Amino acid sequence: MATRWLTPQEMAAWRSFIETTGDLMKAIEKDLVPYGLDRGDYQLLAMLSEAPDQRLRMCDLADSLRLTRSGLTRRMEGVLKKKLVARVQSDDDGRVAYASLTPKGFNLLKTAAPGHLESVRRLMIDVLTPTEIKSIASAFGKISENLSREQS
Amino acid sequence: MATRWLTPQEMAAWRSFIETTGDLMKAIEKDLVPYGLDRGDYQLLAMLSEAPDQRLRMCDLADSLRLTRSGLTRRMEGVLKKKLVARVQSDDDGRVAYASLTPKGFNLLKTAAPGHLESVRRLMIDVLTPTEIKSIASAFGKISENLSREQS
DNA sequence: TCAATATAGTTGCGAGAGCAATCATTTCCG
DNA sequence: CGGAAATGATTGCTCTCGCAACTATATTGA
Repeated sequence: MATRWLTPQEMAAWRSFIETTGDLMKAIEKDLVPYGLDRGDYQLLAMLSEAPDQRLRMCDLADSLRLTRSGLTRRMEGVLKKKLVARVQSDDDGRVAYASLTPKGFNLLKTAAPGHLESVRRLMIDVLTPTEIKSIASAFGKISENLSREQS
Repeated sequence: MATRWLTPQEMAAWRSFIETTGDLMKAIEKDLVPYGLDRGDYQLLAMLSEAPDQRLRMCDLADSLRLTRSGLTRRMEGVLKKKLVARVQSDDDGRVAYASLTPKGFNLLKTAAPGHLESVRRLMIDVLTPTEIKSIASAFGKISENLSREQS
């Protein structure tokens, strides 16, 4: 099969995307340091805060954070020690443990969220035109859909 | 200062971007496994292949790969062992070591590149409209510029 | 000139996370 | 019912990479 090379425009999109994404993430993460959180912790707390009863089964939480179950077990150690999340054994199913957002965790998230969103604005949203913002939303939505189709 | 929350469109862009980027990278990386490379190795080889004389000083290579000097030292262990890259001491400056692409490394890169670009097409480029591609190029270009301005 | 500083690279250590193996529990079906 | 398979979570091991400390060389300026 002949290789279909990328056009200059396509290459420019790909390059600017991979070269920038890591830097952007690092910069956003740096702004979370004052709150004693890293991006993983923030996303974990955010995910729990949006869940019914602010808690999720470990394996569901792992899936939504794109972690393996073992990866989540390790990350939980940190937030458990900081008492931001509690571990609750299920009554119904002896295998299941819930990760449950504590009031302390919820408060910290509420404290950190404005600064975090401010970072997202400053470093990404505010430098883009509405068209670019719309395109990014639709583009990554399509990429994501396509990826799910691939896996299945 | 009042928090400037994100509009639904802005939030959609941000969310789809962070939720998808990791998955996309993992999928692209998976396609490199048959060649015995991971994304870090591939980018290292690609960077060297584009450099004058296909070699770079360690610290320049580290910068362009967004690694610390120590991180690069470690990553070099792998490609050195595989003889894809050679380590060359500088004559002019006793502190400097060059990472130099070997013929074997260059051949492997030439072998892997079509498949890699095919992945990029299949997983990203081909699912997007030309407008989206253009927007991504300009958007991440601006984000990158803005980041450089921040650091300085 | 030559001591202070800067630059290049490596090393010890620790954090984050994946894989494979393991254990406990639950579900499925013969 | 009861054994096999599936599911949920943890642990041991390993890999990658950053930080801080260190070594070696080069540059600078008093």
